[in-house]
Amino acid sequence: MNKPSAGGVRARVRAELTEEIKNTARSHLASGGSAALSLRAVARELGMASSAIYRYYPSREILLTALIVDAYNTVGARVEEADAHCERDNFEERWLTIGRTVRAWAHESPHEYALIFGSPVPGYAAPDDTITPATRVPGAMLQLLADVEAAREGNGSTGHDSPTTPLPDGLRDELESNEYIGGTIPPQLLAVGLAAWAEMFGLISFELFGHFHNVISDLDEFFDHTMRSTATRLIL
Amino acid sequence: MNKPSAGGVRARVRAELTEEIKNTARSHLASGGSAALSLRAVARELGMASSAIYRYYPSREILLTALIVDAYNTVGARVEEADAHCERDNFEERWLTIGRTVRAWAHESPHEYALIFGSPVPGYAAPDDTITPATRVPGAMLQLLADVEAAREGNGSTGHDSPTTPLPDGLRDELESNEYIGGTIPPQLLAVGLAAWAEMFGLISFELFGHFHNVISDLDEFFDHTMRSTATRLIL
DNA sequence: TGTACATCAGTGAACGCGCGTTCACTGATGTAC
DNA sequence: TGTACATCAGTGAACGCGCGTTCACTGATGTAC
Repeated sequence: MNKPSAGGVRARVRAELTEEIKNTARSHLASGGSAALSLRAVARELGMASSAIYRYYPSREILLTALIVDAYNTVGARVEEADAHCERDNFEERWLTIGRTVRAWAHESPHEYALIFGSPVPGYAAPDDTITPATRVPGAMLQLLADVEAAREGNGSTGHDSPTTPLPDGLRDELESNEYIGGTIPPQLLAVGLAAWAEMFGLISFELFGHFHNVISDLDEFFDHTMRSTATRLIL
Repeated sequence: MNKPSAGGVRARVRAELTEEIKNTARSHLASGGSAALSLRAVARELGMASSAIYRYYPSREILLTALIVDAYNTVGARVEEADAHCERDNFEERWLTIGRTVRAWAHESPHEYALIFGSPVPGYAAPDDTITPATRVPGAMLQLLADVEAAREGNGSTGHDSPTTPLPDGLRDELESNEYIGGTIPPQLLAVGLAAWAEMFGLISFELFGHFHNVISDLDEFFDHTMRSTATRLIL
């Protein structure tokens, strides 16, 4: 009756199966981690010959890359969306929201989290396609810092008035001239922001990887509290 | 001539080969990570039958445990020793020394670092033997915090006089009553200390796992600077 | 000091398994005229 | 609208590989008397 939709029916079916393979592979990450992800096991679960997978992903490594890109995009999109629902100039709330969103995603998908924030996959060299997706979460943080700085300038504030450790010259120069992040954010603030970024992922990794066992049990509260403390250093 | 030394010559040879197997296994971590560590490959390199390994380590998992315990002990011993060389009441130096020591070890032995601080080994449940060794680095940090607190009390200082985010009651109670770390360190300080602990490993992991690529190049300076800033929050 | 026996280290073959990837092939779906 | 050809999806066998672990066995090292 209808003409095949744009791209043809075959293309649509193909896209669906491509997705289905990826989803099955993702669910297989849970048992054994990235090193144990097996094309044959995925094919088995989908009831197809293992060789058929190669029509969709020409190698195991390429399937892995798709999973990595997906993971970055999922958490990135969630963070962007959550941030967009915050009042623009409620900086503390925005910071806390970013942190909570990443953490909630990490709890839901611990194996995907480990895939991108845990030990690097042995023998795997991330291709360039992963760079842009990996940029989304830190991008949201940088935007927040830029907004903080803009508000400060509107205030006529000179920046920190509490005692901060002075930046070594080399570090200041580097942060000022960085092509990715330079520009609107003053180096002092950028240095604090980068540390906060690593701190946030340090907290989540410690929690997920078991280093807080027998140390703290109410990790929700601890995470929130720590993020709030950090916010005072970012925003002031 | 001599009587066999205590334990007998056989026991000594056995201990040596046990060590040699472990060392070879450790060097194999570098290619492929923990998931790829293979008893057969280790045996091959040592020129022995793969079944012979079983006289020394009854399973792959037990060999892995030995490597994990070793890694914790190595970094723990280094930190303790480095700290012991610092002036007791130069708190900033001690904090910085602990951080630098962990980081230097991580750079020397990135695969051992990943083994204990990266994604958990799939299917591996850490036995109790790993707990005590895992305690040494955080133990050194806690001792530092206890010393800081003792100095404060000698001073008649009430603690922080800069604005700090107030601790939620639940968190305060938990930190006060913790059996491992409670006691001498006030909860406010403990909360900052735990965050600092996670931050430090967050920084090192980000660096080692590639998340600072294209972001900062002089990581020595950035790490030192961040540790110094953190010190001001711990020590005050 | 010498002999008899027990312990232990190391071997090599085998079991049963899984993997990534290639290749020649069949049959179905699309395309051009 | 129908036919001829090209494209594509999926199959199943095969290549060549590696793995952890067990087991019966040999030969050397230790121990007790």
